[in-house]
Amino acid sequence: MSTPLPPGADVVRARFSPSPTGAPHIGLMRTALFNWAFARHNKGKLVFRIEDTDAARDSEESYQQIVEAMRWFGMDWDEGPDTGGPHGPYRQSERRDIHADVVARLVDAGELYESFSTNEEVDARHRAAGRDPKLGYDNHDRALTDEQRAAFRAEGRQPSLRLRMPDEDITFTDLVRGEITFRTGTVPDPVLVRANGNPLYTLTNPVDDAMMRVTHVLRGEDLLPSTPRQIALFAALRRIGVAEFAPLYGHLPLVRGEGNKKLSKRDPEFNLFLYRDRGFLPEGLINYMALLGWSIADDRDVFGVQELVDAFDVTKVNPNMARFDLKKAEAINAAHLRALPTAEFVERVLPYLVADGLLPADPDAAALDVLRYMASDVQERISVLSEACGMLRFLYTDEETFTPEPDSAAKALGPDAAPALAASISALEQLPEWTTEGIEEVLKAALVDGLGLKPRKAFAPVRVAVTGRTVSPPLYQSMVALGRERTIGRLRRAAAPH
RNA sequence: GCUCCCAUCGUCUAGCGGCCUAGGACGCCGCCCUUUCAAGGCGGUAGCGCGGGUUCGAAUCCCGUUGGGAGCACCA
Repeated sequence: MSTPLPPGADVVRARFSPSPTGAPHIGLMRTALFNWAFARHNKGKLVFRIEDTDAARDSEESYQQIVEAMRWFGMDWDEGPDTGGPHGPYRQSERRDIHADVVARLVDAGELYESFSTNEEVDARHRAAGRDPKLGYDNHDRALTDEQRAAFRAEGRQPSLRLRMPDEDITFTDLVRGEITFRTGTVPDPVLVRANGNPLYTLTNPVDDAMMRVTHVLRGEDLLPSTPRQIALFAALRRIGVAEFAPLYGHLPLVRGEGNKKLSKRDPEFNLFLYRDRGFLPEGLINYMALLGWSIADDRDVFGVQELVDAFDVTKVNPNMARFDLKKAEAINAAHLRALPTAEFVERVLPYLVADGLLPADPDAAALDVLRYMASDVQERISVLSEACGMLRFLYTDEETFTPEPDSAAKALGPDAAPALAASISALEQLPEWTTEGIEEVLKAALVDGLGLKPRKAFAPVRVAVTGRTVSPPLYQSMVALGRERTIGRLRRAAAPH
């Protein structure tokens, strides 16, 4: 209910600020989701800022994909690159002048100092002093005299600009982890501006958060170690009047793949669109992603997007790292699939049938009628929409090309299937009305009573002959949908496979 | 190596000192239902890493240890 705000802020402003490198993955979108849910729950704003200051790795394609992913999920934002807003521009690459101005003010105020040391020189100093060279920058240039600086410039060296870290512990209260303290002297003075004049993420990210009046920064735990220097920068920004307040931070647990595998933008296994293409519902995937570090109640884990927004509380996020479990993701998605009204299921599954080539982009009324007739039975048998293709293939395949799947045929269409197939054919041929009731009656009479077979044994060959698989929609409905001619034709061909 | 984070069933989690002989979900295994497969119903399997404290009492608090993770760039 009462989410704390930084002193001086009056409304929640969260942000999602990805850098457009590579394809969006589950971890990135989980971060987006928590920021979105947080903003919406608190009736605040979500700022979408794109951090595209690394020209070498950034791409417009990646940006478009992130936007596409957000839209697919239905996560909207209040301010952003295309949307605009009072604190724009929202593309970091268009904020060069703003950053340059802030840097100038920081320099004027003496918050930044010039640093000429090369990495090699820093290393050498550490070794000479018997320290571990991996300690990082040693703050050596803090004490440079004007003469020394002039001498470096005379050599043709250009300085980078570093922030002077305060000589005190830095403590802050993390929204998900509680109080965190970094000891004095453990965080080296960071470079904010390169020797060539380009500002770094270290500068731009906090500066933009300050100017966009971001109140809450929810991001991956990988950024936790960079928080102390950002807090130090915020202190400096407040002194020069650029920031009114520092945001509150919440570091979300990292998501890992199965087997503790690190999520990578390069690994296709974690590409968000893979899940969309396999037929995850956006609401199903949102539900599952929300479960990675958060829970809505102790006895429930299937919920809708609005329920998530109503209940979301970032301080209840579990700090443990979470692992992505495909089986559970599918189970959650299956629950959402089953909950869909059948008409909507039809609408949602149609594009997958088209993509698979089972149906033309513009299917005729007969094909749609068949789909509608089968929909609810298919709906409760699948976990992701693309599985509907396998379930319905037998209906949308013509008789010349139809063949039972080899595995299923091997299981159910052996030599001992012949009596059941033969009995089915003669029973069905004589059936006056082609209805599920009629089919059920004569098949049971012919196979179970007539041949004395166990239902399980009797129906398997019939099912595979007609639908091509051991797993299919209910048999009688499938036969009705297929029609008498095609059904009996398939049974005949299965009975005499030559 | 240094800094920081984390630690409950195989996995995701509930638990914030007594309601816990630890609850739910996925998975797995049985059974029921049943025309296959699902769905649904019922039942089962499996966990507080370890060692010290604090306390009448600890999964819950503290310390240590072990184990995982992240970060240590003039990338973001």
